[in-house]
Amino acid sequence: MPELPEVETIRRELDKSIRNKIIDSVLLCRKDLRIKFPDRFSEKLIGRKILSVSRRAKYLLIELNDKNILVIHLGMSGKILVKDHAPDPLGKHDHVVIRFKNGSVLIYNDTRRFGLMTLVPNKQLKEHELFRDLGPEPFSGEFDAKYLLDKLKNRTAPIKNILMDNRVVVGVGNIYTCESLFRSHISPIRKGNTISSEKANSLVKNIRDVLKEAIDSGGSTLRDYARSDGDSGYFQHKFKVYGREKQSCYNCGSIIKRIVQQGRSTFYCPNCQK
DNA sequence: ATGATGTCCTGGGCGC
DNA sequence: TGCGCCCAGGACATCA
Repeated sequence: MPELPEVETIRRELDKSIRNKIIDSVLLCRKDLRIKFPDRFSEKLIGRKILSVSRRAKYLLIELNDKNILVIHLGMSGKILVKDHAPDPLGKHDHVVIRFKNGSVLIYNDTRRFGLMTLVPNKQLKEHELFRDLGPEPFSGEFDAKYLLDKLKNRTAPIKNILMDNRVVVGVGNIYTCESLFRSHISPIRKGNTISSEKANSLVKNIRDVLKEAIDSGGSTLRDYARSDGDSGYFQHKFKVYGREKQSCYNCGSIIKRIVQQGRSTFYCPNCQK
């Protein structure tokens, strides 16, 4: 999936392109994604106006003028495109087409269908099952070295797995966890409870820095991700370790290693990261 | 409770 | 050209 920078890039674009638009029709090409669409989903959207587009973790929150939020998660392969006209024919994995009064359309495309789209009343968002267990946003004041150390102190799991746990901090996926650990010179296999307060401090800074730099680059474009205007992000060119197995470390020249943790690839420099 | 593993799904790329 | 693997920006459920 898009990680936080990719979702944030899409959010910014959508906030410009669909804010104040009124939904004219909704086409659902199937009955579910990762979860079912709400009952009478189309009827609940038609006639509503988009007030804003915000973000929590990797969820896009599209605020409607009826005190409901259209929640969208892109999973691993979800894409949102906004166009002047609906394509004809639709793409194979175009699952939802939302048409606005001016004729423009928002197309939700998701090859693997790990994404979701649902409606949640504004006031119930925090307690909703998708949101209630989420940890702090990485850019929030709550996410600091003291907080992180507290979360790590009794944990023997590898630091990489802990950072990818949304209950600890949200939005930091496979790529940016690897990149942050490299910047902080921390081995991804280090146990959480062995991280010093200096290292925790460094991690918080580097997680924020790498996410911010990626947002400034319009995210990273790999296989599936595309921006809502169809352009690519370009942060992928700035990866220091992700996807660089068997290549040499930009710091020390050692060979970048790929290992598997929780079924996900981890890339790191065994010499720089201890 | 924590940590490790398996699952949802489709498609691209590789070796044979 | 085809087959069988392995791989993929996530999030859960389930097991010991």
